[in-house]
Amino acid sequence: MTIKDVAEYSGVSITTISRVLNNHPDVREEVRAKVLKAIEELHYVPNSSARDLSKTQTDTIGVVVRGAGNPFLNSVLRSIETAVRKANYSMVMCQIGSSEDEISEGASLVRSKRLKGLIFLGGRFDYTPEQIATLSVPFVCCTYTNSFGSLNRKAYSSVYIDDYAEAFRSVKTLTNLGHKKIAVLLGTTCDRSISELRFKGYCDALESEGISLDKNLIIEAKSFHIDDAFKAVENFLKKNKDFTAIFSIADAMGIAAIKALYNAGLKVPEDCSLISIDGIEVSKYTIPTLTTFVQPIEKMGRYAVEILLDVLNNNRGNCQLKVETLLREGGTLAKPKNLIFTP
Amino acid sequence: MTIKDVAEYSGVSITTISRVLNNHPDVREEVRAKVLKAIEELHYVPNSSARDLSKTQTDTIGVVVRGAGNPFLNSVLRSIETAVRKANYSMVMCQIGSSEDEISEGASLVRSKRLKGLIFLGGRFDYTPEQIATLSVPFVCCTYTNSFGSLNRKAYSSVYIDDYAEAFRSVKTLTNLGHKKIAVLLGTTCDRSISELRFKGYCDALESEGISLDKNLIIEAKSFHIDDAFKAVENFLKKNKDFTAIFSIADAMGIAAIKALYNAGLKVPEDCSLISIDGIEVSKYTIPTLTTFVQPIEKMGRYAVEILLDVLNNNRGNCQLKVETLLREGGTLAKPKNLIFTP
DNA sequence: AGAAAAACTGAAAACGTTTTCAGTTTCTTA
DNA sequence: TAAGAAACTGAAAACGTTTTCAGTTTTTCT
Repeated sequence: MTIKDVAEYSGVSITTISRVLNNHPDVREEVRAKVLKAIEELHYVPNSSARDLSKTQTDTIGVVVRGAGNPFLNSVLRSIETAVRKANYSMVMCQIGSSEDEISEGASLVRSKRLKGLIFLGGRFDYTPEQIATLSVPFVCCTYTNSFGSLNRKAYSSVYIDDYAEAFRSVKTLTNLGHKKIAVLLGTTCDRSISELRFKGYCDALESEGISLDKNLIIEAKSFHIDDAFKAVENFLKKNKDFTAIFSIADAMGIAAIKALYNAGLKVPEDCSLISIDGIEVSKYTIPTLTTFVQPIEKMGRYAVEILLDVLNNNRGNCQLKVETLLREGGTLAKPKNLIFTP
Repeated sequence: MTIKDVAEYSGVSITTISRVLNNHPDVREEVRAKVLKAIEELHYVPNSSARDLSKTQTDTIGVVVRGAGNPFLNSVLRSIETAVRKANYSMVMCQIGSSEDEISEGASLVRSKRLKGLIFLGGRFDYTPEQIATLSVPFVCCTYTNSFGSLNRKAYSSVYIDDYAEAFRSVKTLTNLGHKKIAVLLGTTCDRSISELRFKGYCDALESEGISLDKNLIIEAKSFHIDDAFKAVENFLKKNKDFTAIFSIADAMGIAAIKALYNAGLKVPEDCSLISIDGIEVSKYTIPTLTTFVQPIEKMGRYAVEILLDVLNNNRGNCQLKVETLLREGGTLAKPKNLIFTP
């Protein structure tokens, strides 16, 4: 069942069928109706491979996601998929690990699948203009961060939160309660993670309170994965008890921290306060409920798609959209009390 | 950059390039090496639209997933994507809600995207042979269950656990500890969920112990979503205190249950034991750690893809693969003690 | 009524592969 | 060493669309 069959059936040329299919204006109403009827009667569905080949582009956008295991990213990914399908596009996704980089994976995806656009999700976007230029299609970063000294944000489209400011704010929430000895739980920075900016926010917040950075209070997990975070906190607790709060840069890590603290006999929030950033669903159900700055997950995915389609269809220039988090108060914050354990 | 450029560059015909690309045997080693080198040097990537058009089929498989929000399904989905990409196929995903059915969504996906095969993930597969026949491509159910009285499992390929037996076993674990008053936490059955078979396993396990079914101990959540599960347990606890254990049919719901019990002042496992099925990552970090029958998540996704590709490429017939869960002992099991609260 | 403009239509050439089939080499074997 | 077989190669036809360009109608205007 091809366009040719429809053409014969309805007595016009395949060109006309194609025009009807693509809503070209140059078709008489009468003919259009006849063709539509034929399409209906024959249950004709266009062959998208042929269409794509002919157009030298597909109606597909790619999503390159770093660290897809993270529940936060997973939720964003789902909202992206929903938005993409609603716009009659389709989505291919490509999970990458720490050894790959988003530009080259994205570029090869674009080439092989003839994608129309790309969304980068998760990780850190710190490529040079030259690297970016190897991407031949528009793209949007729906991602945690870019890093200091790298490409200016204006050079590409993005949906993002101000990692630095959000981290600063988180730590301030702790210092406002009187905390001075605040540990930070990071995914290691060497895997292109978001840690750098949030860490800087942490440092500066401390500094603004006249607290000097204590290297012993940096908990660096091997990755963002909950298991690694748990191990990191567990090891940290073996050596260090001189702190009253932890700032976790992601909910999944915060959940691991609660457990590790519990296992070590430390009560949250009495012995240790905890705050983090993300707002994944399950963090509403920890004991106590995780206090966290919630990112507008659904919105972020949807906006990323909207921006991309806008650039694609209306030839818009780059667009940067900063979104804000919202504090979800749980039960992991308290004023510091005298430390039970002293070094 | 097309196959033609590669042909010119390496001084052979496009036919030969195509043969190298497709691993045809009829190419001299020497020539093959030369072509490969040219491909490498030119950074040539085949145009998949053209390839698909020529082959009259795409190298794409579709995944129709019901209830993608569930962390368990999400993990399976990721392992499917990984396996699909490793096999040089690509994947399009289609999330469906309670109002859509998998067959018709799948069928329209196949038609419009020229898919080669389909995987159904999550939900319950209970279609008639007539409905199945509307699907023109092979498919695999990587899904919780099919239901009683519906199509026989032999009629299609699947990767599955024996929901009935696993539920039976879970409840037996509780009765072996001495529990008699065991509640069950279900997602409502009216949304094509997995509840039916697991519920039957629960009922029969009780019966085998001479315990009669107490309708008051059925906690039916509006959906599998953690929020709905939480509300359901919360409501349940307001009315009912006469039980010593809960069997939750999914980890996400179990996590909600822990929190609801905690909020109600009930200790797990002292006041209420809890067991569930799934083995999602975060359930290792609840307090106490959730005791659960872990499904081989990565394996299930990978096998689903392998089976599908096997059917596709080797014209194999249907294949049913039953996998087993493995108990992960956490801290949510204890012998029943005298009830603190009596009705 | 005739000419110019507008509206519509179709033939044919792309798009970049795979595959068929007919050839050309190179190897075996008697 | 000739002949037949095996191994390799390439020209050309498909795959099903979109798009360009050259018509052909129909409308509009004087």
